[in-house]
Amino acid sequence: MLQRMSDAEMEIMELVWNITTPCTSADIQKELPTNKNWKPTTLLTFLSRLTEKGLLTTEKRGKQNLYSPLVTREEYLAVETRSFLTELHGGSLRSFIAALNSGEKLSEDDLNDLRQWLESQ
Amino acid sequence: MLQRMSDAEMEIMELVWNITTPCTSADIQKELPTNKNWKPTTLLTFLSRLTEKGLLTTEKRGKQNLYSPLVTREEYLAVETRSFLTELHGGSLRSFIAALNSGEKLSEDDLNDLRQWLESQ
DNA sequence: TATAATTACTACATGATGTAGAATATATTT
DNA sequence: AAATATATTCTACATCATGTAGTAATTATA
Repeated sequence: MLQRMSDAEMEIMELVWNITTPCTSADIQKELPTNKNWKPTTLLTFLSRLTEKGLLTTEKRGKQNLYSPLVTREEYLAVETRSFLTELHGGSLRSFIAALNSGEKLSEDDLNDLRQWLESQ
Repeated sequence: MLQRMSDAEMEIMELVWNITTPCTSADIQKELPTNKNWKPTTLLTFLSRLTEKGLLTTEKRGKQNLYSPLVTREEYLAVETRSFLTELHGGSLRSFIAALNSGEKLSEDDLNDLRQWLESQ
């Protein structure tokens, strides 16, 4: 059952999901936003942990590692979202929506989105 | 801005939200499910941390503390829910629903719930 | 073969969490 | 009032996740 990732790990995964894979550590490094001053070894640590967690696979090409995602972004979001709903809202979509709508009400746009989506079901 | 609680803290708060407050540590202890073998001081630790985090207030009655919630369950759920939506779905309700609906589709009951709720808006 | 590049291994400080004993304060009983 | 019981506060600590990166080992290249 899909292990959860930390914030830093998630940032990496978002990059991996967005680029052509398999990709190297260097490929990812290139994509890092400039404000992320991660040393190469730091990035490698994250990549190792993502691999341990079963979110990436690696194959060796010479001295390099080639990384590919084992889980799609959609799958990950689905699992996290369901587990959030279960844990905080006892699995109730109603409860979730009610929480969203309390205090700051949902925008008309959100409501329309929802209506539209519902019709398409 | 509302501090997040740990699992154990949340269990305590759920009890507090459900009983008449202000209440004492003993009142809460009584409500603990039998599988929770928390020592009295353990419970007190959680209560202190909840107080530090701004989720409970205490007033003294003799040697006892009386605890009352400073935040309602609804408020807490609302904040956590919004922050989840923001962090994992970039604030998009659509994205959230799509994630829920991927893989295991939403049940007809959920859909009806949603339709009904939408109409009431 | 020496050098450069890349990764694997090891390390470590920080903070959250669950857990609870010891010390202290307060009330109650004798 | 002194002794005892009770509740709280303080202190402690092991464990784990996380961000961070140096050092050692491996492999390719000049």
